[in-house]
Parts: sequence; structure tokens; C-alpha cells
Amino acid sequence: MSNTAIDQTFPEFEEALKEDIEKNSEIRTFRAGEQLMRTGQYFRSTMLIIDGLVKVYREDDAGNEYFMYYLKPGQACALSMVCAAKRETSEIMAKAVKDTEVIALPLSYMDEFMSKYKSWYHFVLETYRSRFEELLVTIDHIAFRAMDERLEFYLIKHQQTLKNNIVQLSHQEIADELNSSREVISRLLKKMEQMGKVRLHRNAIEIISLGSI
Amino acid sequence: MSNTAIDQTFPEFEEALKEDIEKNSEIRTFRAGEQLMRTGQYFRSTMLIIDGLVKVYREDDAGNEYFMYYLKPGQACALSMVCAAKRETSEIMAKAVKDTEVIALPLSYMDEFMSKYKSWYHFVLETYRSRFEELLVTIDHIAFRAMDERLEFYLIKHQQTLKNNIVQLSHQEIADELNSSREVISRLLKKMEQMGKVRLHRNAIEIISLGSI
DNA sequence: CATAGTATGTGACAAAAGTCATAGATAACC
DNA sequence: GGTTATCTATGACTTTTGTCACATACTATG
Repeated sequence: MSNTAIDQTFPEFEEALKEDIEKNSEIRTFRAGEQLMRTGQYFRSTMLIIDGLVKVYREDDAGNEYFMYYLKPGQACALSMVCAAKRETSEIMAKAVKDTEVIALPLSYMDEFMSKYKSWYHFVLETYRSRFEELLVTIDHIAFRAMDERLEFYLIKHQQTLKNNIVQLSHQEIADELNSSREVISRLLKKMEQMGKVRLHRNAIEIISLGSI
Repeated sequence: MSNTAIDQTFPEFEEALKEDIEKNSEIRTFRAGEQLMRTGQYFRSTMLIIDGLVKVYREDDAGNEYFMYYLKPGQACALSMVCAAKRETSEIMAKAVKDTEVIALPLSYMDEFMSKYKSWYHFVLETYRSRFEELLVTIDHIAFRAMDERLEFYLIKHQQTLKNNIVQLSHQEIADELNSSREVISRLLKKMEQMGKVRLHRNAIEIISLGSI
């Protein structure tokens, strides 16, 4: 690992913390599509994203999944921290969207760094806070919104995160992530196309004007 | 406040921490039905429950609410901690179910105690962890389960938390908390009664045999 | 370019949940 | 006890979402 990677991705960390991380962690890389965590897996390390993009899903016993949020460079998986203390497993699945590089910091350092480095302490708290907020927004949408709004919100989130007006996903993939069915998504997208919000292509949705939810 | 209250509710706290809390916090009491937090409110204190019972809801702009979880004595509101760092508001509503007594610890002490007391550090992390898990379970239910299962789960949660086989709520109240409608809940309860799972009374549901979800 | 595989479009139908209207039941209160 | 509030029951209907069946369109690959 180059110092530069940590420097750029976590500029707020103290120098001593960066060195401490560098000394004690290892870099792992994941190909686009590869899973960083599987449901039922034990955590041995906290994952800090330094490059790429990760999608985090909730999964049930029947294999249904629900997309919850993205993890971007400079962020960390709260679950891997949360479960640290208790050495518990979690029904969470995380998948690399692009080729992704993460720092895997063994859980044993979590506690040590918390008291040793102010910036680490703030980073961990901010991680909890932001993931907590994401979950609340997710609950809002499933509990209070109908599928058309949820789909539109889903597309907006993609657009914002990927900074790209073309969402390169099939209707089936979107349906899976929203725990719906392909036909429903197809129909809703068609409506959105008629309203001039999107343009539909094979394996791609071109976003024209969303965000007026 | 008596030392005994903290002693009994938070036995895991170090003596010095208990004293520090006692010196710097104030006790607040809420009547059954009273709101501890309103949507949009700023947090100035972290709330530790020492007696009673609190229900925590997610609320949207339209006034719809969704029940998320209970807070029992010995637990704390993660949101009031989470928002501490950022001084943000949150779309959360908390209501006392029984008469409730809480320790209101000014947010300024959060950080100080974290580095000063190991037991406080663990308490805060455990609070995040358990509330995070609760939210994930909530997401599971809304995303993957139909209303009949969610209703049954809701009743089980009541039963377990209140240690009481009589749920003293009207169908309308339950419908509100599950973001459904009274008629739907009435019909589902009727079905459950026919299956011998519950017995229905006015303003009360007697639980006979649930838990076999 | 032929064809197999995948993606999308669409009608018809089923199921679940929400809405409306109305009636009966129970409790509360003067 | 009679009136009023609230709570519950229920049929009929609408809307939303999910399912099934099948047609069509695009793409990759030989």
C-alpha cells in the first residue's frame, strides 16, 4: 500500500494513525461483482473503502435481497464495526460494483485506536451516524412510499452515486434490489419514459429529468 | 436522584462513572403517553432509560408513523448519541408507554466519558450495535413480510416486552403503528382468532399461542 | 446471417391491501 | 336507562402489486 492511498482517502486521520493503520492492516482487492461479505459470515476485520464502490444489501433466509446503501471511498462498513464487539454474524451482503480496494484492519485494533486517536474515534462515530441515517431513510421508503416513488428514488441514488446519467442495469436486477418483480419495474419504467423522465435502452436506463419527487 | 437507580439499572458502569453521571445529569420524568422526542427536535442530551418503557417511531412529513423498537431500562436512545456529534435533527418520535424516568446527560459529556470510562465506551458501542440490529430486523419485516406476519410479529414483540398476554391497544392504534388501516388489521386479527392464536376483546387482544411464525 | 440466449413489452388474471359505507357492540356519562 | 362516543365487523369495491404466458427485440457468437 502506498501512503498516498490512505492520505487521499482519509485526509482527516492523524499522521500517527495513518502509520499505525498501514503497519497493521492489509489491502484487499475485489473485482466488480465480487462479494466482500456474505450473509452469516464472521467479521475478523473492519473494512475501510479506499477505492471503488460497494453496495450493501439486507438478505433474508429465502434469499431475497434488498438494497440499502452504497459505500464510497473514505467510508467504512458500520456492520463490521458493530459486530466487532460481539463477534456476531450478520444477515448482510456487500458486493463490489466497480473494482474495489479496501483496507482490512483487524478488529483487535478497533478499541486500541479509539482511545489512542481522536480522529479514529470521530471517524467511527460518524460511520455509525451516517449508516444509521441511511437505514432510517430506507425504512421511510419501504414503509411509506409506493413502488413508483421507490423506483424513482433508487434511480436518483444511482445517478448521484455513480455520477452518471446512464444506469447500466437490467429491469430484473432492479426488481431484485427493490424486492419486486421484473414486470412491475418494466411497467413503471415505461410510464416514466412516457412522462419524459427517462429513456429506456437494453440493459440501460438513461435519466433525463428526475429529482422532482 | 438516588444512587440506587443508576446502580440497579446500569450495574456495569464503573463507580467513578456513576458518580460523574450523577453530578452532571438531571432526571426527567414522562407520563405514559407523553413524547420524549419530537420529529425535528434538536438533541441537547443523551437519554438513558432508568425506569418505564419507551416506544420509538419513524415519522414522515405526512404524519405517518412506523413503530421501530422499544427502549427499556438500562438502554439508551442511539439517535440522541448519533446526532450528538453533528447537532442534527432527526425524523424520530419517542413516546413513553408507561410512566418513565430517564437520565438526561448533556451531550458535552459524551466525548469526555468515552475516553475516560471503559464501561461508558462499551455501553455506547453496544447501544449502537443493538439499535442497528433492531433497524435491520425492522427492514426485514417491511421489505420481505406480508401484513399478517408483521402483525403477528408485532404482537409477539409486545408480549415479550410487556410480559403480558393482553395487548391493550385498539385495532386503529395497531394499524397506525404498522402504517396500515384499521379494517385490514381487524380482518387479520379475526383470522388469527379463528386459528386460535388470539382472543379479541374491546381495546384488548388476548394472546393465546403465537410465536410459531 | 442464423441462431441461441437474454432482455423487454404486454395482456390477462390473482392476490393483497386500502377505501367506502354501513351496521352492530360495548363502554361512558349524564 | 337512554344517549353518545368509540370500537369492531363486514360486504363491496378499487388500486397496487405480483404472477403467468407469450410475443417481440436485441446481441453475441459461431
